[in-house]
Amino acid sequence: MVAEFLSQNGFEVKTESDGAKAAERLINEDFDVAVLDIGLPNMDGISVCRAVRSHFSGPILMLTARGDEIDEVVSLEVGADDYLTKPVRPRVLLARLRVHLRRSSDTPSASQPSLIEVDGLAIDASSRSVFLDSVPIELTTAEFDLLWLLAANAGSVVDREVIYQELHGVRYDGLDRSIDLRVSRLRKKIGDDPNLPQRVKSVRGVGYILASKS
Amino acid sequence: MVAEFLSQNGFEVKTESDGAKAAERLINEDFDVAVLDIGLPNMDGISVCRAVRSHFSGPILMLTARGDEIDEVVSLEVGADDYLTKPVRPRVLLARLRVHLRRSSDTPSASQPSLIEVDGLAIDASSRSVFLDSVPIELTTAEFDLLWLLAANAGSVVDREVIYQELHGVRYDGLDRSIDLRVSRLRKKIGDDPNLPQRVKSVRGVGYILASKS
DNA sequence: CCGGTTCGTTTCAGTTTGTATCGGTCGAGG
DNA sequence: CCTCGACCGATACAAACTGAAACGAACCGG
Repeated sequence: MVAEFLSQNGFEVKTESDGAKAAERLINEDFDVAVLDIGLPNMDGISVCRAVRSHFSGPILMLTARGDEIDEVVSLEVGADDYLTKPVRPRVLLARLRVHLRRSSDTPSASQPSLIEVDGLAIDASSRSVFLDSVPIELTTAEFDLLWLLAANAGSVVDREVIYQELHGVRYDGLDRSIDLRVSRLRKKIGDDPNLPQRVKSVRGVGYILASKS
Repeated sequence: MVAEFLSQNGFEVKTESDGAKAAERLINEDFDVAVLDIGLPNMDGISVCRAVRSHFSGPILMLTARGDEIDEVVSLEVGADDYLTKPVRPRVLLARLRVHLRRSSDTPSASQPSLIEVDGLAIDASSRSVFLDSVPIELTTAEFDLLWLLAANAGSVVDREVIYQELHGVRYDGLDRSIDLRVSRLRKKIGDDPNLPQRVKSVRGVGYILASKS
């Protein structure tokens, strides 16, 4: 759940349920930040933290179900940078992650890029602007959000349920047509003929895909 | 009580019960770390934090009685480094202080800059002045505060609720229009066409974003 | 106190977005 | 090759949201 939320907010997330493996990957791969659950199997979060602290320079956040003061003090003493008790409130986690990333370096490099380019269609999240062959296209909020979602998954089909969940934040009830409508309006603005769409293609019974020639 | 405990643990502590005076002393005297209570008289902790953040580079910890999620998110967004809810457990406070002091001594540079530049728009917090392509722009207090908040989060959407909480100090009631009005006035002054805004863009149903090229 | 500036509230108009609905298209099974 | 039902596109309309003018309260320097 945490992973999914962070993904939706522009982080590139990798998960690992085994503590020892997590430690190994933290040391060998190149992460910007670590979020550790204290109650991991095989090797608990505190041990992982102690093991990697001298090899991993980014911020380490600890999560726990127990609101245990001892855990918190111990976590911080073995080198963690922050400590949150479950249930984790997503916005709080996000705010704290940003604080630590800002502090630890001014270049949060490896997160999701804010610019995606697909076959002459450039989409910039940080300015919420879109260019089609260098010509600016004015999209509304809803249209942009849809396009960004499709672009982030360009070349692979995005399930209708996923689109609905991402754009509305709730589960798809099975008979809503608002997605189709957004697609319709988006196509019109990016000059895609609905009868023979070259960019936003429908996949009958599944969802939509932003075509990328590759 | 907090002061006494920290004194016993090797810190040299100075206290101030008046918020405005605290801000003044933080800027003029030379502290290593600040612990702010959100419920201070005269000037609340969040205001103090915002006021001093560009002049004080050490860690800032916020304390509050209410376990309010909004307070926490806002605290972190105005530049605080940590947030603890009362009753404060002394050992936890101590552990967190040490973490932050260790971090801040590692990176003597890190802190929010007093000057933010976004695509030809330069905003200087210390003199509260704004330049658009080197041409000075006269903004009122309210307009400047809004712009600074957006600029500090340039490239990412700032939630309406966060803006309201930050600018008014109270929770958003859901139907206030003063934010829209400020945005409207700000746009006019920085020469942003409201029908086709290139800098301050609305994100319908969410809030506003200051576009940053990337 | 006075005039001017700033800022929030009210209000209305314009835009955006979802819902309802109708017509067209696709494709499996005969 | 035909039929039927499921699915998709798009128009029309209504609800929700935003922009900003008008007004007045609060503030500020003198």
